[in-house]
Amino acid sequence: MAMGRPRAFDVDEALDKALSVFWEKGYEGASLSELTSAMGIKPPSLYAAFGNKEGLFRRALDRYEEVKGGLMDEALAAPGVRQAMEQLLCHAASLQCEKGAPHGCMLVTAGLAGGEESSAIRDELARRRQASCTRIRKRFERAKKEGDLPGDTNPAALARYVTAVMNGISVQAAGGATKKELQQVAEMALKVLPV
Amino acid sequence: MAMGRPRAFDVDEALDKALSVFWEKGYEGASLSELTSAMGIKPPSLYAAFGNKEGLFRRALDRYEEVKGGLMDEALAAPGVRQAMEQLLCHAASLQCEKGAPHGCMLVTAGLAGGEESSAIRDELARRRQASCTRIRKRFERAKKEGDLPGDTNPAALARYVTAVMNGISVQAAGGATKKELQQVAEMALKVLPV
DNA sequence: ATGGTTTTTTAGTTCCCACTACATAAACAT
DNA sequence: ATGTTTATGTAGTGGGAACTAAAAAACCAT
Repeated sequence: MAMGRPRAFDVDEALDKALSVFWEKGYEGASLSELTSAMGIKPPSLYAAFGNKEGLFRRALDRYEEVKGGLMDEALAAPGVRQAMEQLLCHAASLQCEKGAPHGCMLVTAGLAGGEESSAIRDELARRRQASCTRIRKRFERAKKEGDLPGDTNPAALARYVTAVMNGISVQAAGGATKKELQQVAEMALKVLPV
Repeated sequence: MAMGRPRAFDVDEALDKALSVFWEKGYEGASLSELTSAMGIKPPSLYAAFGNKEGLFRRALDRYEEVKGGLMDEALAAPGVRQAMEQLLCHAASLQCEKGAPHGCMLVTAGLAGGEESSAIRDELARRRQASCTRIRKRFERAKKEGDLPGDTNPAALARYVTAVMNGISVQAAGGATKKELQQVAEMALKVLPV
């Protein structure tokens, strides 16, 4: 059987370009012409490879979380829960207002409100934020079991609090806050930890 | 001189309807046909009264802040800074996931990322979030002066922290968090206060 | 080389967006 | 009543959105 014409672009490179656009403009704000021109391909190639705009976004999101999720695991892997949270929040604060990348976490900025037609995307973003919160909660549960946190600690509530601070840092980063300001926020937030 | 045909709709009522739509769908996600049909008027009436979509949004935003700003003043007016922050955060937590209104603060949800053509709106939203942060800072400065906070307190940093928590609460509310969960977040956040 | 398979290119499609020209209607001043 | 002014309803405008039909191109197997 014949193999057909080979793809002329690299899927992962194209996804990275798409990711940049979606990250900066959000799901609804990114137009197909911006996406295709950033990716260096024409619409039919995009549709053949990714289905539609929504499919492309989900793939770009996967790629985003591959990277960011790795950093999160790294932070959570710190030996003590205090250091883990320090890393988590401080890295978030500095990564989210770096030059060269859009400010704020994409899971927050890419779509909180929007038209009916993109509600599935908003749900997906909320689901992934929730998943990230769950990972933090698991880290707190482990710490509690290991005696790294007092027995009366509520891991779920503490995880939601840390998540809220990170989300808040994203909002402020998107609004133009400086790295120093966000690091102060992270520092204050850590005072809640009973460690 | 003649007075002309009187307006057949109430501007404030129309703004409230527009506000609902913008709050739920964001600036870009709200279409003119949704807006006009919610407001019960036809496009020419809208343009005559408010200029364009951007003008309408700004007026709706003014109305939003009239209400929410009042509640904020009320909270900040509490005698002690601790009570002030308790009210601020707890009210935010419960108001932001009420049935009958969109979840999350509109200043956060209506637009964090988007196309070039709506960048002025995003700047405006960021400016207003910043203004709200400044009011909190002023309250901390007063508390410091009154001896309600220790002398080594950094009012600006503390205000940004509280703002970040509120913004994070908005993100979680938009994502479907429950009132109880958000109130736990508020409660934990308050532990940072040295009072 | 030829046929089969898949991708790319070109050039559109339809639809909905924000916005408006124009004629009509409703008020007041004279 | 008539003219002036402003608001309204009808019916559109041009433009950009997401998406695609069809032909040409690039590969492999025989």
